[in-house]
Amino acid sequence: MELSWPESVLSNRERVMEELIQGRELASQLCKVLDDHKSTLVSGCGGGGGGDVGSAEGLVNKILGSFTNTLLILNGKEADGEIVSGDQIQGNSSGIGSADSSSWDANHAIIKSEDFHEEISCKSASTFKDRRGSYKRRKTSHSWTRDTPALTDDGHAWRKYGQKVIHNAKHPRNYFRCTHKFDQSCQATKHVQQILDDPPVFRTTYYGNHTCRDYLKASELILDCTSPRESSSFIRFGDIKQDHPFFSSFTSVKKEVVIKEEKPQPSDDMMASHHHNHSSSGDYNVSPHPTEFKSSCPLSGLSSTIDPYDHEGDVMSGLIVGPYYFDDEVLQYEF
DNA sequence: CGTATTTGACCAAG
DNA sequence: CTTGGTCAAATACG
Repeated sequence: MELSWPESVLSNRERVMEELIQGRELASQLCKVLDDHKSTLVSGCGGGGGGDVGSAEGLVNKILGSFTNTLLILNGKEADGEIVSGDQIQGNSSGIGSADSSSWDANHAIIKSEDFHEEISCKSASTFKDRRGSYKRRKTSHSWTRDTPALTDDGHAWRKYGQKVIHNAKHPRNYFRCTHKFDQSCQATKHVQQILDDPPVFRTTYYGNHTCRDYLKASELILDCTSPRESSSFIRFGDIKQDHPFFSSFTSVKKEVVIKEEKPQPSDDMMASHHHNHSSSGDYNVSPHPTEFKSSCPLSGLSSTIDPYDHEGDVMSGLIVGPYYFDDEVLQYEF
């Protein structure tokens, strides 16, 4: 039984990362504990010794930051291509080196649909009906990943379109595309895969920017991300308690949070989520010009931005670039 | 009944 | 050949 990752795949670096992630997780929990203590003290004693706890909390926060930073540095190094073997984002190994190929998926999509039509007219004659997968494999387009200890909602409506068992990976990778792909020609996609089990870590890799306008005004979120961590009313996962000061704002949005509670299926696939998205009753109609979409969407809190090369001068570029860390997650971009 | 998910097939890249 | 990414028929869900 594979209790942990196959050693063959685990380099020292990866082990270090595992440790760091765990350390960070523990620190996070400690922070929680402190928080609880603090509140009980305050409510119980009234005005006892809050200062001590406060500094302890600060310490924990620093520790947390340290872990996160180290993780980031590790990732950064890899991303810089120092150790990465020019591979793309192959699930397991935290290697995330991607050489930018300044042609992004929009082209891809166009070509694809053209091919599609052509093939349909050409091949359908020879083949019957089952002709799937006519497109090119995604190269290394602009992408960024985010590691979270649990599945979180990013405020977008995603539709799962595939699931694959990845070689040397313990958990399958799930493929999502924006619900409004046809609706609004939104090309955003993401892959989600659990990369660690012990301290659960889910790696979400985002591709493309959302051009749809479904989620609420996320721009507000960005400006609002300075909000204190008070609003810890996010989702509680069995063991991992977390509060996302950032995402908590999303909670109000009724964006069906897709949470993987305990996968109902015997097989170990994560997020055998139950569907419940009643997207905006829009039906799919391939827009005539999937090419030209005016980026009217101000961009979400996390997606878009960082795309210096992006053909469609993206909206609000330069708002936030670079790695971001929240309490429990690591955010990293790749080009 | 319309929607989203599941799942095997298909296809391209390595 | 292997492997990852996508499609789409079948299925599940509300």
